[in-house]
Amino acid sequence: MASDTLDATFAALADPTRRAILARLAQGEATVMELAAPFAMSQPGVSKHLRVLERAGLISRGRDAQRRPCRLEATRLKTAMDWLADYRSYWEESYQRLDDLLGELEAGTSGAGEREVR
Amino acid sequence: MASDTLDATFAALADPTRRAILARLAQGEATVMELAAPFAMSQPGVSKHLRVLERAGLISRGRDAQRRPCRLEATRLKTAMDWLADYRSYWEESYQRLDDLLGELEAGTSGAGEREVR
DNA sequence: CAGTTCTATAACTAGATGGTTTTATACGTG
DNA sequence: CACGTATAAAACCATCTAGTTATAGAACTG
Repeated sequence: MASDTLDATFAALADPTRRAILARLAQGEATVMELAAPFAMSQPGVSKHLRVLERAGLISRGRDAQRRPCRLEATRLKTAMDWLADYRSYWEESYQRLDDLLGELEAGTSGAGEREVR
Repeated sequence: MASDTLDATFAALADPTRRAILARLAQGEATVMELAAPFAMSQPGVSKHLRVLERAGLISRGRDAQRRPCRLEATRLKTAMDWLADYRSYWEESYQRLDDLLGELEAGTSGAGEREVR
């Protein structure tokens, strides 16, 4: 609900590397090295992405000796999805709206000033 | 599905002004001036936000004399939601995982390695 | 045609972002 | 204790972002 939370969440999701990291974590915990492996990127580069994800609350980190295993935290994803869900009717209605429009055109109702489709 | 599409969509959503603009457009078409009114921001500032939204495919614009009415385009919102929906099980499972953890603690299974409570 | 309204463009600024390399820290192992 | 491994932090750089003001263009209005 907090605007800052949505800001940070959507911003974190707006990067393909970070989305790939989340996809990897969906399969289970992973260390920084494991997460970095698939990417042509330095380890500090990956660490910076992880910091972004952590500050957005999308991952959390444990401690296992020198390792800092990362784990997916899905509740912020739910928050983002809840925001998007408010718009669901707008894409679900699109077929209906198209039908309405086509109906009007056939009936010759078009041209009456400007007709808001939605 | 295209990574660039998700990049642009999530990046566009990562700003409270732009989310507010989308919320306003959910009530119907609006001109730039109408969209700018609620914000303590210059008109060019709002125009720049609209350009971001348009390039992300989240709005489209018509033409009505000098006005360029904006309209919500919801399909990219659906694309974003579809991406998030892949993670739905991870937040729906969280109660189950908590149950599992409490069960283990009761059974005295804690302390085997480290079980992160989070 | 002159003026007004609506919107976009240009040029600029401050700060954030995404990446790098280098260095430091923390922990386990010999 | 010395060394290797895993990660973070620092410093730096190029680019992007979000905002500004000032200006220009496009269309209506008188």
